[in-house]
Amino acid sequence: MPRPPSTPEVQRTSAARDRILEAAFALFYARGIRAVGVDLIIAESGVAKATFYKHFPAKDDLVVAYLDKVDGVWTGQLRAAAEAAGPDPAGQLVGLFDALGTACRREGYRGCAFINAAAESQPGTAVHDRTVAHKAAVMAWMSGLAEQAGAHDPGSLARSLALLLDGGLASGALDASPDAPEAAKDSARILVGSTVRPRGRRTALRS
Amino acid sequence: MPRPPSTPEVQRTSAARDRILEAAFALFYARGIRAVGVDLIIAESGVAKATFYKHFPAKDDLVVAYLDKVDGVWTGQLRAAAEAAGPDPAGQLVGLFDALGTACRREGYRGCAFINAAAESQPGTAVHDRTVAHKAAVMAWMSGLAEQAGAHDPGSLARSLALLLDGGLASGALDASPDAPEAAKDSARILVGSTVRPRGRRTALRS
DNA sequence: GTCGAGGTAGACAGACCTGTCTACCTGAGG
DNA sequence: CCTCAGGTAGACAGGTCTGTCTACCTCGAC
Repeated sequence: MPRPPSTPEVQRTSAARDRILEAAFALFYARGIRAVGVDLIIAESGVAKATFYKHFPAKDDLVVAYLDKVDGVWTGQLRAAAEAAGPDPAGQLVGLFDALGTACRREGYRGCAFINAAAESQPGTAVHDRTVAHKAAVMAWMSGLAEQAGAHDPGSLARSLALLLDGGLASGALDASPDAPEAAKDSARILVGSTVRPRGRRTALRS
Repeated sequence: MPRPPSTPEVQRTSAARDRILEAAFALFYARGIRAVGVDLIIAESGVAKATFYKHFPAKDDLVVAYLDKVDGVWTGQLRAAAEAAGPDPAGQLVGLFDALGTACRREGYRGCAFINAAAESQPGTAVHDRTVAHKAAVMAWMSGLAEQAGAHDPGSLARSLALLLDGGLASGALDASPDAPEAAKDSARILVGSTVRPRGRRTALRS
C-alpha cells in the first residue's frame, strides 16, 4: 500500500463530476431515467466520454448518485419547512407539507423522483433499494416528530402522513391544480389533531 | 360507403388481439413500459409481427389499450370493495380502501400502473392524458359518494381520500409491509368522520 | 524538465428497438 | 371452386443504447 492517503482511485469530487451530476439531475428528472442516454448527459455537461465512464463506470452508478442528490435536496426542504412552522412538533408535522406545495408549484414539476425511479427499476436493484431507504428515512424522521408530539401511536401517525405526502407528490404531477397540497396539509392537520389531542399542551410532556 | 356494417377496417376484437393485450398487460406492469420491447410481447403472445402491427400500428397504441384495460379492472375492484361495505355512502368511502389492501398483497404488486406509466411519459402525450383522465374519474366517483354521504365539502374530502389512495398505491410497492393499506383505511375513516359528522344520520338528508 | 493525474475528442463494437415488407398458409362464405 | 380476411414466419433497414479504446492535451508537483 504505497498509495498516499490523499489519492483515491477516482476522485470523489471534481468540476467534471459535478457537471455530469448536475446535467443528470435535470435530465433524469425531466424525462425519466431510461429515456435519457449517457450520450445526452455527456453532451449537456460538456465532458468527454472517457471522463464520464471514469467517474461513473456504469449508468446505474450515476443513477444512484442522482438519487442520493435528490435525497439531500428533498430532505433539506422537508426539514426547513418543518422548522419554519415553529418549535412545536405537532405543528412541524403539519408545516412540513408546505414543502409539498412549494415543490408542486415549481415549473417542470414531475412528481417524486424516487417513485418515478422505482417505476422504472426492478425490486432488488440498487436503484430500487435507494427509493425504499429514502422513504424509510423520511418516515423515521416523521415518526420521531410524532413521538415528541405525544402521539398515541407515533409510527402509525407517521405512516398516515407519509401516505398523504406520497399521494400529494404523485398526483401533483398529474393535475396541476394547487389544491392537492392544500388538501394534504388540511388532512394532516386533522390526522395529527386526532391523536395528539390539541387541548392539553402535551408538548412539554417529559420535563 | 359500400362497406357492410359488420366489416370494420381492422377487427376490434379477435383472439390474436386479446393475446397481445394480455401479454402486454402482464409485461408492461411487471417490468415497465420502456423496458418491454414489442419483440418480447410478440414472442410471449405467440403472434406474428405483421399481426401485431395490424392491430396496434404503433407501440403507443398498445400502451393506451393497456391503460384502458387497467382502468377497467381497477375501477371494478374499487366499486366492488365499496359496495361490499354496505349501502351507506360514508361506509363505502372507507370500504373502498379494502381494494388497496387486496392489490398490495397480490404477488408481483408493483404500484399503480398509471402513476408508473406517467413516470415514463411526457405531459401532453396520449399515455399521460389517460393517467390524468383515470385519476379524475376516480375522484369524481368518490366526490359523488362524498356528496351522498352529506360531506361538508365533497370535492375536498374526495381529494383527500384520493391522496391517501395514491399514496398507498405508491408506497405499497416499496416496503412490502401490509400496514400501509391499513393506515390508509384508518386515516380515511378519520377524515370521513370529520366532515360527515357520524352522529346525526345525515344520509337521508335530501328526501 | 519530466511525469502522471485528469481531461478532451471521437471512432467503434455489439446489442437492442421500432416499424416495414415479402411470401406463404388457412378456412369460411358466396 | 375461388376469393379474401386474418394469420404466420422471418428478413431487413435505420436508429439508439451502453460501454471500450486509442490518441492527444494540460497543468501542477517534484
